[in-house]
Amino acid sequence: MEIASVVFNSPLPQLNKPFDYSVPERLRSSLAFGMQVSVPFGAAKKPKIGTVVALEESSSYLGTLAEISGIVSATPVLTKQQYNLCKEVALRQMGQIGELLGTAVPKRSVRAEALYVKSGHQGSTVAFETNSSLQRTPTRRYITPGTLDSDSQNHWASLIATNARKLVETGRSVLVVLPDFRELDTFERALQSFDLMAHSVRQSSEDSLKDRWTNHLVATNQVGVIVYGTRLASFAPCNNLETIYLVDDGDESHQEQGSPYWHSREVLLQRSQLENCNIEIISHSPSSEVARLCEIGYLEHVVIKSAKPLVRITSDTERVDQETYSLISRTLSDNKPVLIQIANLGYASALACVKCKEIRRCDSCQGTLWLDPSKTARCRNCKKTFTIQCPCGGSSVKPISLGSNALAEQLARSFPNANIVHSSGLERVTSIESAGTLVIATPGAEPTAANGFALVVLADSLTMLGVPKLRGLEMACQKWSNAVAKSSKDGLVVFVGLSGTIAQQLRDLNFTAVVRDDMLERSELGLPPSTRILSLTASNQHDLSRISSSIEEQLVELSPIPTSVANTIVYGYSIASGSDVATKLRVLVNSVSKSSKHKLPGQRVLFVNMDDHKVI
DNA sequence: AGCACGCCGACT
DNA sequence: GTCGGCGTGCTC
Repeated sequence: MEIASVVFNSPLPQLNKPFDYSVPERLRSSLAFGMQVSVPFGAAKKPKIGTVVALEESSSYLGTLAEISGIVSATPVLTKQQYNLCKEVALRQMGQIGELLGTAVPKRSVRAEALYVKSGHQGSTVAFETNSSLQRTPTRRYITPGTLDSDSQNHWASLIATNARKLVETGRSVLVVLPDFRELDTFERALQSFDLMAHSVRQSSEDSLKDRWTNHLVATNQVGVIVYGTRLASFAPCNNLETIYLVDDGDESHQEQGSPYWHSREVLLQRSQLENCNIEIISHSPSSEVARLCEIGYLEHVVIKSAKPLVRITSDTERVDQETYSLISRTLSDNKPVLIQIANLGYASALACVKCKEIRRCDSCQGTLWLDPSKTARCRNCKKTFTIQCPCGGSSVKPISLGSNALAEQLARSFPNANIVHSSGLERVTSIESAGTLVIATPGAEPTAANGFALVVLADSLTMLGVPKLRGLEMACQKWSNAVAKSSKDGLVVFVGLSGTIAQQLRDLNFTAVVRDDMLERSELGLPPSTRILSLTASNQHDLSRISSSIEEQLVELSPIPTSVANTIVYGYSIASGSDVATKLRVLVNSVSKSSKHKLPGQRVLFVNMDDHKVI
């Protein structure tokens, strides 16, 4: 092979393609796909590190080729599957391959690499051309695991570990992507009890660079491994990949915040297509995207039959009604643990009339109202529409926050004799020891009790429904279902302040039905997930209007959506037109950026988020 | 990102 | 005349 194609880790659109170099005689026998090389680049011929993504006999480049100066990494650090995935994700998200290579390949640690090579571990290195696993029809499933964490047989971590053990024994690999360190801990405990730690490789952004590099080398060179970690593990090397597991895809930590704004779920769905492997998405309550994929038959929904707690629903608009209060007292005096979930600070909001200052409520179900994208006031709960006009005569509404910090203190005062523990995102308690404890926690910060909580009170149910965001309802379901999972087998769960259809569906803990209905409703309104929504943010108004007018002329696939976010324009587009839109938009964005009069050194002019769920 | 090429104003 | 301003475009 005389020619090597090299890509660089750069976010620059001009460098978003491979550059060909000739391979000097002395390197020909040792150079391989995925190795990092040093090459002369630019007018100054400055040495630059790049990754080999093709080895060929000839080049289509018309100029004279420069020579590769040397090999940086003796072993390949990027697999073909990883490269293909980066290419596809870059295409879909309208980003650069170089941006994603940094996620797929951690920063090199020379010391860690030296130790790895010395250990002789790389002896097991095998070249993996493609996924060896023959012709097979992959399965794609959405799994609702056991409702309760204390039901260890049907716990998601056990389900994954059980399956992983079978596969690892036959040289197949599995990839497990988890939301954050809590699930990572839980999964590692399962790996330990299944005696699988020796076959497992971890990839988490919280690990040290040294550990990440060692683990990356191991994963690159092994077969029959369990690669697990947080969202960036979606891009991790995993040879002979048989099954991808994605846990709780509705959790916000699966969303990458920086450009090109990829999401674990979308990346892994693409990966399962590219590598023709199984994918299993596991959660107590589905995301709307998963609900859609089940609806169109792409995912098969599997419910693991399991123990469920009893459910009580109050339609009381008070946060803790009298009966719930007595339940809490009684449970505590029986020396059993109680969990109260309250909404995050400033998390919830509703509409209040400007004139009479009253919170507007639905006249049939008492739910709070929100302004949907068409600026119509609707009930969060039953979706009934209302006029802006208040019965008192007031003609305008304003959003207000139903802050809940006061509730924690109020509750604490109500149970002066109880052993009270607070847990929130800031000060998180991971587990409680003594039985008769009252835990007040915000969503996602619920600790674990030894055998589960005897009573779980979802105190701000109505408030959480009132979140004026597109994903408010599915987020509430995700957070409720995860709190419900903390209950004990013979526990009781209380939803405070729910009524109507949602109350009926939640009586059976049927979160899937709630999210599915919400998803279908959104489809009718032309909102995600059945329609995709992209946002385009510019550093200045001038370039924003230039890009919006060229879109108007040349991109009929995009339909504008009004937004109040500064310097941002928003468009809806069909899922089918996605790749077309991304390709055409890239051309427009590049040309506008290039000729921008407002360029600041080192700063980008335009940011494109191909799936922005926060703008509406 | 760097760096060169290139085409207009102030200077010995 | 020419030194240098940084707008524009390329780097295998």
